[in-house]
This record gives sequence, structure tokens and C-alpha cells, in this order.
Amino acid sequence: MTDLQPAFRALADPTRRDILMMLSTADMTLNEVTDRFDMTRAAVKKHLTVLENGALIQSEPRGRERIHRLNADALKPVFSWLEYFDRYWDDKLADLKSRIENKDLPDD
Amino acid sequence: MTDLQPAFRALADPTRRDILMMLSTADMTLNEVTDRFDMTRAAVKKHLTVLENGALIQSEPRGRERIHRLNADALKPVFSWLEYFDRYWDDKLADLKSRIENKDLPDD
DNA sequence: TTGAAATGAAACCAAAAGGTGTCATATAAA
DNA sequence: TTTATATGACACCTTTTGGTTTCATTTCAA
Repeated sequence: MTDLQPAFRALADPTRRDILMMLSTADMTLNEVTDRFDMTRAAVKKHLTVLENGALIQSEPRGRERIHRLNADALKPVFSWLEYFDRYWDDKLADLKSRIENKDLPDD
Repeated sequence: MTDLQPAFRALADPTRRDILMMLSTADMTLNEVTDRFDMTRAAVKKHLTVLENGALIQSEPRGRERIHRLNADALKPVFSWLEYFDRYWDDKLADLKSRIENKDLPDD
């Protein structure tokens, strides 16, 4: 089984969750991410490292820059872990299923 | 909106995730939880406090004991937060929906 | 080719986290 | 009513975390 710890660890910080949200709309360089926070580039760099350790993002160099990209698939094991508990929800599966089914589906 | 931080914080530790799993099968006292870990009662007590701060468990005294119970509903906001990202999954919604639909449903 | 820009990396720091042991208090039981 | 049990609350310790500043390296651009 996959080691959930690096991913859960990465998700535990609000700044890192914000970064994930940001990267869901656009790939970004370190400087671009830093511009959106009130902290130093070095601090943001550390957050990106933690996210990358959890495989929640990937990055590759482009010239002197490095592009950071969301890797949403790495959230699947986390999602699955949580999913175990849905059988203990008061309203069970109903509301989750309805939420999922009301999304703008791709082409199925 | 709900403050996700206490819940994500609580989930970040593997011992606490184990405790949640344990409490999903049975309510337990502090001593009962402690028996299943290789750490002191005081340490387990702290974990229970963090879990309770995230509302992931609830507790009430019973005589000189205190019963700890899973509160799975508190995972819903976490689940919802993660759910945002499923649109970025490679295989989109297909596998999640199938997993959910294959559970032993209650009575619908 | 020289300077500016983007990142990497290290040393350092304060606070938070995860543990421990000890003592106090409340309740059950002999 | 003693005594044992279950928990609560501290004080304390070490490691991790989240942040900083500083310096080095790589690459683009004038």
C-alpha cells in the first residue's frame, strides 16, 4: 500500500493547501507562487518541497525557471482513506453521490 | 465556511489516523486506546485531545471513565475539500463512482 | 561578456509537536 | 472507609516545522 504519511503531512499546512488550489488553475514558477504570499521565497520553496515529497506536485526546469504543476492523482489514496469513513456518516452516501453526479462531466 | 485546519492537523499524524480507525469499530476509553499503542497514556491522551479539537471524535464521561466515539461527520468538509480536485484526476470520476456504488448500501 | 534574474542550499531561530514522568482528583469496589 | 482505578493536568525534554537571512550557481539578456 502507498505511504499516506507524506501526503497527509503536506496537506496539514494551510499555505500548502492554498498552493495546491493555485496550481490547479495554472502551472507556476517559484517566484510566481511567492508573489501570492506574504513570506520569503525560501519559505515558499520549502512548502513546494514538502508538496513534492508528498507527490502532490511535480516540477521540471525550464531554462533558469522551474515549473510546478499539480499532480492531483496523488490525492486519490488520501481520498480513498477518507472514503472508508463515509459508511459512518449520518446521511451515508446520498449527498456525496449527488454532488459528484452534478459536476460538469467530461464526455461520458 | 468551516475551519478545515483543526481536522487536517489532526489527520496529519499516523497514530491519530489509527485511532480513528479503531474508534470506527468500537467506542473506547483512554486506557483501551492506550493498550493498543506503544506509548504512554499521557501521549495518547494528547492525541485524543487533538482529535477532539478537530471534532473528529467526541467523548463523554461514564463514571470514572470517559468514552471516546468517532464523529465521522467531521470528515465531510475534508472530503469536500479534496473532492474539488477530482476534476483533475486522470480518469476523472469513473473509478470513484464505481467504488462508491459497490459498497454495501444501507437501504436505498 | 557582464550584469541581472531565478533558483538552490545552508545556517540559524522560535515555536509547535510528540513524547515522558509525576502528582492530583474523582469514582468504584473491597 | 480504605484502597485501587481511571483520568486530568503539569512541567519538562527533544525533534520537527515554518520561517528568516545569506551566499552560490545557473541562465537569460543587454
